[in-house]
Amino acid sequence: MRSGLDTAKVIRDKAAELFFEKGYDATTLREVATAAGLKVGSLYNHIASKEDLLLQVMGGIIDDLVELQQQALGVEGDAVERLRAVIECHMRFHAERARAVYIGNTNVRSLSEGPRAEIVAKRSAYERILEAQIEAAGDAGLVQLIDARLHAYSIVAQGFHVAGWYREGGRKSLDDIVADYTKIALRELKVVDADERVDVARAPAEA
Amino acid sequence: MRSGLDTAKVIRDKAAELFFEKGYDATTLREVATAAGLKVGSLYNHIASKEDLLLQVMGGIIDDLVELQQQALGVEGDAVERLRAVIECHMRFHAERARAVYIGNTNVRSLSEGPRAEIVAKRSAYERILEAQIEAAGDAGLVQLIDARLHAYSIVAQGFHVAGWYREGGRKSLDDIVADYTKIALRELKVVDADERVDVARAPAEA
DNA sequence: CCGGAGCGTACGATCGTTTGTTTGTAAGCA
DNA sequence: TGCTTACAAACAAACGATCGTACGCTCCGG
Repeated sequence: MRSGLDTAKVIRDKAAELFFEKGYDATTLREVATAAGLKVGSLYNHIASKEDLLLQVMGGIIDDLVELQQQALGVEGDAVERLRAVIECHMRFHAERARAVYIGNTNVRSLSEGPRAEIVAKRSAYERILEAQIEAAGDAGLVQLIDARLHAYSIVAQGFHVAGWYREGGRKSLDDIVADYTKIALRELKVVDADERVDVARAPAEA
Repeated sequence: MRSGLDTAKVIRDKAAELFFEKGYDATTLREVATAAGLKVGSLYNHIASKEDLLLQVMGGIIDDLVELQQQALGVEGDAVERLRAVIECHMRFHAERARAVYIGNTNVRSLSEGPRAEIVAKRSAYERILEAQIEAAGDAGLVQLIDARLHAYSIVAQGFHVAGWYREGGRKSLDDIVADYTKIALRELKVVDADERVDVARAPAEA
């Protein structure tokens, strides 16, 4: 018999796999149980309900994201440096924790009113901060904005998308992907010397 | 009693609404029936199965997209002109037919093996063509690529995303959104005079 | 020997789908 | 025009399957 904590972790992991591959609605608790080496009834020694399991799998991922964004906002430098940090943080998070992010983004609809509203609110607050940083860089005259909200959407979209396809051990390393996407984002904002800013950030000891 | 064709259309429309709002898996045929002013059994006078209804709603949308892409490939001009046309076509399609595209993208997983494989294949062929156009422009030295595939992903991602939020009568007109996103995409490719190229394309009779 | 953990079984609900029947409407014929 | 026939379409009802969940029993480790 496994220890209770181990079993709970196995359940979460297997559930995450299944939720990622088939979606929450299409995943059966019996499938989760089988994958975890259990019978369906035994799951209830570790979870309160199916929705509770989904929440465990999402596991405050949005809170982690918001927290990292706050850290990124604290970097030294001008508005563009700050924006670059926020974007890099955004892309890195969405690649590094792709599976959980993907599950979170695609299955919010399946949550009941309370938790859903909470998550949606946090996510839109996160996006508003990104947009505000973009606008700040625009106001400072350091970037040439087309439309702040659309730029924010564009960057958010790339995060969502990368969470859908990124896997460890793929064609490019995580660092390369993050660096490339950050370049891409800064290019669309027409930052002066956008590419160089990224390269400098990657090799700060070069000089 | 309505005519058969009208009823079939009402069913498709209401199903599209529900699939868009709640997702295919979470939508009940009884809900569809109620929304269409029918009882659940009556649906089967017009559909073969629930999956068949989903396929009707998706309705060859990927074929339409591929066809429009082919048209865009036929424009006069250099590799960048062609690329610009492909991108604009991409964004316009994803905004104009947002609901159907969104349903198609989020519910492929719920299809059975055959139709799913077909749609996935078409979609990835579509993406490969976009990527090829990007690479062609790069080879011609007209754009400065970071990574052709990532650029393609980036543009695809923006299409998916816009399909999730665009509604008629929003803050910006469809034409503005398309134009802005096209500018954004060309900027990330570092096209020479990217913004001007878009503006010229919007007002070709200016000269 | 006590309690946590797994198992077997079953529950009520709800799903997609099928069936037998009724009903509205349009065409064919007197 | 009136009556009949035919058929598409809507209905009520029920089907088997499957879902999430609950419960009581068994077993093993500390």
